[in-house]
Amino acid sequence: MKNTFLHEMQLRGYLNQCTDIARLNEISSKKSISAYIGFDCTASSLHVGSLVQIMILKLMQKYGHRPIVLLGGGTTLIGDPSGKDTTRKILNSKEIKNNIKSIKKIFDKILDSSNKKTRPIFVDNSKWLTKLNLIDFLRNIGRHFTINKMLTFDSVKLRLDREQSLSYMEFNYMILQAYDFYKLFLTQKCILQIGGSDQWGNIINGVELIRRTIKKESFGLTSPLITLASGAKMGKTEKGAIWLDEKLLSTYDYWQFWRNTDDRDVKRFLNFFTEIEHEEINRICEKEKNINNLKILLANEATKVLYGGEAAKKAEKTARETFSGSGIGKDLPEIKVKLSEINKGINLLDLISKNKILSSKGEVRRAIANKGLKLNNVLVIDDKKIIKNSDFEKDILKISFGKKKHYLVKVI
RNA sequence: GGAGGGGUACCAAAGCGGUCAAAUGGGGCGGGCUGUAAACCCGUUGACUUCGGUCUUCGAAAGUUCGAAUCUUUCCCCCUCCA
Repeated sequence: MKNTFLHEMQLRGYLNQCTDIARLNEISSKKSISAYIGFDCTASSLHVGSLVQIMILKLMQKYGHRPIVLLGGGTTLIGDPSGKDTTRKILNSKEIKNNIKSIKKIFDKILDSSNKKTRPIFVDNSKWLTKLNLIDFLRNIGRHFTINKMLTFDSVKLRLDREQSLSYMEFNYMILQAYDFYKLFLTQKCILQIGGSDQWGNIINGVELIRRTIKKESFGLTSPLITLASGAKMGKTEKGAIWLDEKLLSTYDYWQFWRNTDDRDVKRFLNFFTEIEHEEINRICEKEKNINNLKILLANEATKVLYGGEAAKKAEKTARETFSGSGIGKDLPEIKVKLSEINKGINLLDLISKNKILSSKGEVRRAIANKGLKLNNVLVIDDKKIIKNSDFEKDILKISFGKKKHYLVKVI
């Protein structure tokens, strides 16, 4: 297996399980294939937890294959029980529609749309799922699923074992996902479904459905669950998700997230989240003894994938200015204040809590008591501090919380 | 259907009439050390505050009491055992 899509998947550590890797490799090395990954639309953006999947789609493009992005407007109406202890909050279709719209932008940024052959196709399963006729569906599709088998799937079994309720609605999720694959197989010649390891059961169902209904061969493939060296799940830090949308997380903070990677994760993450060639990564890691330089490389390359090289450079520059020397990085997140408020003088407590740097005034007071708050690099001692024009140095006022979080006050 | 046990903050778990905004551990946040890492050490961890206090919180509601997380009643939910 040389120089193929699957080969690189393996090298980079994207490969967890596949229904028939040899056969899939044979087919995909001969011709261009289409593969799909479904994404949940429960939020207005995706976070780094989904990034591996997106990187896999990008990798497919590199080898001349076509990615299909399924933004599951239909299945999100139901809610995937996989890996969930309790029923998810159910969104209405308007919320979902908005979510799809903003999530699509992420793919537009990461995937390449310039090549006609590998340009991604976006599909929304609400298009077909909402039109299904129950009786027809049960007769044509439902007959191929046995309850006996369905009960053995982890997503179902875990819930039942723990005696947590699983609604009939959710129970059907796996059938709908199988049906999606079947539908895409028919309409888009999509022969492969990819997903996280928790999707294995759902994916297999689709492969089997296709085999049973139309006697055709299709494939399933999963990527491993990415965990941090600390054992935590990727993307779910306590401070909040690492969103792939600058409205929810600034490009600078995104860059910082990667810059702060655990030593033990750096090499893996270079493989997972950058486009640097695998051999090149080995070479660099061998040569570069200063792990911090590798982290900067990771931050730059990972940011580049999502926001482009310019944004990455800017973030790096800002980080340099902010962390080494007393300079003030210009690309730091901004908080906006009206000129009239500054002229009047605004309470620091209010300024910080209102802009959600910290969530309450009490927290700001605590931060001050703990020596964690600085204005233009000067420790704040007085928790009744009023911000006035005179606090700006050359029109600049930097608020720092801790060593890593910095904000610029922008007067409007 | 019968018998017991339980629901406490982000999570786990103590408290079982006042000294409880609630022990302890984990997590989070800040500080120290360092390398914007890990480990370790220290502090902090409901909201508001004129720093005197004030307000809201121990599954829900009602009650007893000067006073309730703690006692009573009803309701909801969970667990274990027996049918």
